[in-house]
Amino acid sequence: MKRHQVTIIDIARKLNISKSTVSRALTGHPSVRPETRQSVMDLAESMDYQRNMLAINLSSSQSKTIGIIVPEFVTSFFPIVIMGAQEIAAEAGYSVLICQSNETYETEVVNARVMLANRVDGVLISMTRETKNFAHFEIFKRKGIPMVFFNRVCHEIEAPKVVVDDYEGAFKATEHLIFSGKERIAHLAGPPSLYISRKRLEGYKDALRKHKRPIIDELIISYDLNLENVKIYIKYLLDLPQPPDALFAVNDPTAIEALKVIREHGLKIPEQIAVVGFSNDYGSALIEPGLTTVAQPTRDIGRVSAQLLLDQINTDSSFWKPITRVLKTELIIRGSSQRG
Amino acid sequence: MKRHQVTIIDIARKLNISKSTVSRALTGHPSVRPETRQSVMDLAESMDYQRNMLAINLSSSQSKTIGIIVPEFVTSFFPIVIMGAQEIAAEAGYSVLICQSNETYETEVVNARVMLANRVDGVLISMTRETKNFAHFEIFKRKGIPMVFFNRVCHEIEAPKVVVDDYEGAFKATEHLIFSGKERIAHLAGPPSLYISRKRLEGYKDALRKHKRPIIDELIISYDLNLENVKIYIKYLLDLPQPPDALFAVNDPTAIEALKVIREHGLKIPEQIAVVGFSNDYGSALIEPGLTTVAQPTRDIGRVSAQLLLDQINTDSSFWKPITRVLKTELIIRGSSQRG
DNA sequence: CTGTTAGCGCCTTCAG
DNA sequence: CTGAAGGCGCTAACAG
Repeated sequence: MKRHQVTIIDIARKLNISKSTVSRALTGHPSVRPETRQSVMDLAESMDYQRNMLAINLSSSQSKTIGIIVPEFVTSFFPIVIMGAQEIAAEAGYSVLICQSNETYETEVVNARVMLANRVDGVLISMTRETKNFAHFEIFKRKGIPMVFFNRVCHEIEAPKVVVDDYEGAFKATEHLIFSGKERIAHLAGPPSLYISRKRLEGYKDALRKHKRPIIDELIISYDLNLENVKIYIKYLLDLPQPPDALFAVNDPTAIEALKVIREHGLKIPEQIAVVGFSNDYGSALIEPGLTTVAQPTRDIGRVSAQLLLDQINTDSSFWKPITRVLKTELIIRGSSQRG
Repeated sequence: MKRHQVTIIDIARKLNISKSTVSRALTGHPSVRPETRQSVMDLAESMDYQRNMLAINLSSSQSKTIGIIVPEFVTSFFPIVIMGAQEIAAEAGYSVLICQSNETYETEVVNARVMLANRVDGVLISMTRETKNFAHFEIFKRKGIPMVFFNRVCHEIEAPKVVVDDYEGAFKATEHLIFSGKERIAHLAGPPSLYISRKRLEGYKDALRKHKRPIIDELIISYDLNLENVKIYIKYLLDLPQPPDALFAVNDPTAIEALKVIREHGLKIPEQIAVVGFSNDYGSALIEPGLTTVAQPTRDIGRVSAQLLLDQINTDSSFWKPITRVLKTELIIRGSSQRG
């Protein structure tokens, strides 16, 4: 059983003053006699008084909390983004409420209700792969709750977005392979439904075009990101009459799977086939050979998103602008594409 | 400016009934006429009504939130623990409030106040390295707020604790090397100041003793976990008149560094020298050969801790027991110690 | 079954 | 400078 927590009324009674005065003293209101304030402060201290945020939240009808909806916690990407956001939020005195949608639309809808129920002051969202209907997000808009999309953004809703420059990252990765003398560069792409897949594919193609290389359709495979199938695709590519001499994979897990399959095939990396991934996951530096990859500023995604959200929270909604912040990527070259 | 959120009063007025009835209908109270309930539900739905947790929390004087205080977010360890805890909390309808102490005692004290102010229903704690004074934790006890320590536990406070069995993990790892026929097993240990280093060293020694192997001092090196120096220690070991034929490293990063150095030396792994690490970091499966290691159930640490906390929250404090849950480690055998 | 009333703990006018 | 009173939105005890 929880024992009675000390309230401003308790300390008001002991001091024979009104709770309003105590409240004012505690919140630093100017019109309180210094001695009064001091005695209040002292007593509060000695009684272990803690202001009750629940009550403050209710009466101010703001929760000082921002919500975050992410699709999964399987990879370390989202935890790191969240930690970045949490840092910024904490600095501003905000808490963070985390929900994971499990890549399921239905769960995402439930998550949105949780956010609403908790009266979050704003919400950070990275959508599931399957979200096609956005009514649950429109509600935030209708209620005047600011939101910021990151990573898996929603183009159908007008709101600030934080993404990395997938196009440029893919472009740089592909160009790097071209500069390394590779002629037949394959691309194991993600599903076209995902914006980032499309952008990375585009960057890949444009790099080829820029350097007057042909775009060979049989070397471009789009898949559902189910890692189990990577093996099949790679085998298919390696068994082509003219197999590729380089592979640009849509992300690091894919590239790492590919690396393993290629190794089993006994091909020399990078001489016979070079491999480049995307996102610089934790493992890419450890695998042998190290995986060349496009690094995303993961923690910064969280920090920038949170900052954008706080900006909106502290601004009248008529001034909100749906700016899109595009964070730069960095190509990290390792042994999978270049002999060290 | 936030627009007015719809409340039970709004829907009560529209239906010409009292807010109590609306409340009862919404919370599924049995004594409400089905038609009444239905009309309330329908109207609530069509008005996008969302119950206001802030108000519910205040009136029930519980926040349905558990707090977590962790020292840092630099490694992926704590984020993963947190995600594990978050999963369990979410299932039980609890939110999670996260604070990081930055390995600083002062910050930890502030974190504790934040938890109090937010009226968390319970708190999960992993202490900073420098925490020697525990008054800020005693407050929780005094206020009847349950706590559970994990990983960096506080032996001075009576509360449930969740740790992994470092001793047993090290014992199993060493025994595995002995069973593999290794005779001179080196141990690259962590600093004696760390509890886990001592426990792992102890496990290593006891395994040797159990199997009547000598404990050879020159094969035991304790270091500060600064990876840059691993190379030096490994070289030293390999250059001994009687070099080791196996190495048990205090953690995976150390083992992986060692693996690299050994490879450069041209020694065959595991024939000439086997290597075992500790913690099953993400990279240990990726490196070639795969690293044999002692897996810690990181996510489970979070899950078990959260469950223990929820158990306390839902139990009268007179029944609380300061049990210590020691999670089992699991030896994962890969190519670095055994030919596949 | 339903309405009335009284809090939960704090902040915020409105009067002194 | 300080006190009294009302309200934030909901739940719960007490009458009907």
